[in-house]
Amino acid sequence: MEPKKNLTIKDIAKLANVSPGTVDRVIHNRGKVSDKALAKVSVVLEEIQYKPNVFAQSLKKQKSLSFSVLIPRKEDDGYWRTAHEGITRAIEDFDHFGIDVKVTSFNSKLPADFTSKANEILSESPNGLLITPIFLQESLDILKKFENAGIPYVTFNTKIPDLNPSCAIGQNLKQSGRLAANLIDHCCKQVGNLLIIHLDENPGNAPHMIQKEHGFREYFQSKNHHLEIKSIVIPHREPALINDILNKQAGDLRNVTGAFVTTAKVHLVAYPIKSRFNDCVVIGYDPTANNIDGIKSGTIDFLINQNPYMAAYEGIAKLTDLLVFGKNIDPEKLLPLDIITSENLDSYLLN
Amino acid sequence: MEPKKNLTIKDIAKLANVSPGTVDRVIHNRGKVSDKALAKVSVVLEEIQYKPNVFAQSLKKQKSLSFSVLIPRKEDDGYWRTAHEGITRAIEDFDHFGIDVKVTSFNSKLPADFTSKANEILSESPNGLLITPIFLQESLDILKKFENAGIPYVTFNTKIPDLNPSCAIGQNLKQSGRLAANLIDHCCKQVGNLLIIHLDENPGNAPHMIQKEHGFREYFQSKNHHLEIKSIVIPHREPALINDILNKQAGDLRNVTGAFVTTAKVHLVAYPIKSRFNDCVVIGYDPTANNIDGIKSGTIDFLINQNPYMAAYEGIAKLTDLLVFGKNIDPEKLLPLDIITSENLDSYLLN
DNA sequence: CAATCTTGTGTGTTCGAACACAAATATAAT
DNA sequence: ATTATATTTGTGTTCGAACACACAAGATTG
Repeated sequence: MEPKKNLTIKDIAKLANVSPGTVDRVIHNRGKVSDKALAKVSVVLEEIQYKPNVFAQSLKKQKSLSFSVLIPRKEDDGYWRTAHEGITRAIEDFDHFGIDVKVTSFNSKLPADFTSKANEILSESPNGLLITPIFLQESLDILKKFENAGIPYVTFNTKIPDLNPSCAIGQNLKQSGRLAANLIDHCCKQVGNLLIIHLDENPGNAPHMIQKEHGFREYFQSKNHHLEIKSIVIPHREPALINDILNKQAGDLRNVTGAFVTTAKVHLVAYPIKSRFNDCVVIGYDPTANNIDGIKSGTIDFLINQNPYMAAYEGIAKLTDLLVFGKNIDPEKLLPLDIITSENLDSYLLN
Repeated sequence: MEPKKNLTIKDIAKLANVSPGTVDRVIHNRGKVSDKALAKVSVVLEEIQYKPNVFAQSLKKQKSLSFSVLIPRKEDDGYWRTAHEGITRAIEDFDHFGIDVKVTSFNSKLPADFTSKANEILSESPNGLLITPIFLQESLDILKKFENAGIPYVTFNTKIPDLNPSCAIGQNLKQSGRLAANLIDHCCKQVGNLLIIHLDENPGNAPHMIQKEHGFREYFQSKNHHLEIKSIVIPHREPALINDILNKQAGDLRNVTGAFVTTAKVHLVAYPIKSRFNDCVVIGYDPTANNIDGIKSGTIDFLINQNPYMAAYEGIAKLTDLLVFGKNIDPEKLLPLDIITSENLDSYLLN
């Protein structure tokens, strides 16, 4: 009932009239305990709420726990750069819990790289894994292996069905799309035609974009908005090509009052959009260096923060909770959907 | 340079050719050490970066640290209720670090209550204090006493000049006002007249309201907005009176496109405002139960989250870092300025 | 030159949990 | 009954830091 003051194994032993060793065996069900002794100890354990002293535990076990992190290279994107920063900070913060974190980066364009690096980590059999499973099939394959090896893992950024991570860290992506729609709705008295822009990836292979688009469209359906919502896919980066594609795919569109870019690469299209469609609200993702410029100069109106920093940090924190402190952790951790404008940008940057 | 693996006191003793006891005396400068020994040990200590094993340390010291929390009663406001929840959660999370937290509540309308409760806490001389210093002069007086008693304290919600808390947790209030202005600016193509509404307190004694108003006005000044920005003070709660006051103070105002309410009590005026001024954007603070209803029903457009939950939680976390782990903590922790709409509300609620 | 005091130094115990190993008891086989 | 074997239970050591205490060497006194 009440927390009780800190009873130790010795106390329990006394209460149950057995030796500390027996209590220890019961607690860890190491067997070699008679039914009678087991019963006695169990009763006492039930009675008081025994909570082992984490300090003594960790001291003895000298868990020099090894965590592995598998994450795209920081050069691949401002998004991943920020995630790396979160990892770095977490390592600093949790250092003295005796954890040993090894970070491995892979090329976010090469599934094969992902797989080979993951296999390498598997062969080192760390005590825990934090991973960004951005490739669906590859992730499924490799993480099943980790499950079989009994290595707990935490995922972030992407959620893969049919897997059982100790914790999946991420956001509600459909809701994220709805939020973008909501902001556009707020900002335009008269909502006109709308653009959804998928940048740089094949949306068919990127479930997160689909889910965001879905949420975005759903929002306006319920509002009985009958103007056009056009999806555009721009796989290239060159500004010239971007304009070409806009001409080709949206050349005939007029009265565009909102553009929703489903990735952190929004800065690439923000200016072309703004100059083409006057007063169009531009929404994208994440305060990366380029996007911060966009927010400040006004080409981007809102950013939704996917918070790779916090996601990555939380990932290490969850592994620590699980493996160092033996806590139960929730299988899913949904991060908030932060809205960033020019005026609250700084409050998200300085930590 | 590098972190080095975990060297223990014994290792250091061996390296310096002295006994562990001497090393211990040097580390804690307990005196009784010859200059020669001191020099030898110091050299080694400098060399390797000795980091004591927190587990062994805590186990031995059996720090049953006592923290005191002084905070307004949860009945006083949804804001404080949420803060209490943050405290409760933090106590659960940090329980096994052997901290013993005592929460004391005071009536947020009675400075005398604040002072007497604070003195009571002082007489118990806890190891650390988390406090919401909402009364300027009283807080200054009492916290100076804590400083003299050598009891470290963390403040949240309000920042008091001339004090040196171990950490001040809060938000940039001026920026918070600017953000509100920014949102209104975004939502109205044609910004009309604007209202600033201070509810339920005497703004003269509530510096936070002043700072918010200041930021709000500053934003529009830089935009060369020449319409009227009118401040209204409504000290009462009764809906009837609210309408009276609105009639009296803003009866002649037309074309009001935005209302900024500087506290969590925004739900009290949201409906009167919305029905009086069509399409007026209403912005207030904090997702309290009543405000959540307002957001959902559409009488409130945006809430800025002051995040009492996280502020309170962080307060306990900071004290723990400081006193349990002996970490250095930043003297100021600015929380982000979250924008809440109907579509990201949930993501802030479930934790 | 002993007796006493000062300072410096080393040793030993403690915290609570984990686990190895020894001791005690129970069960089986001869 | 007696040795052999399995099962259960108890004891002791370890982790690293903190601190009490004992002992050593040097300084001071009568």
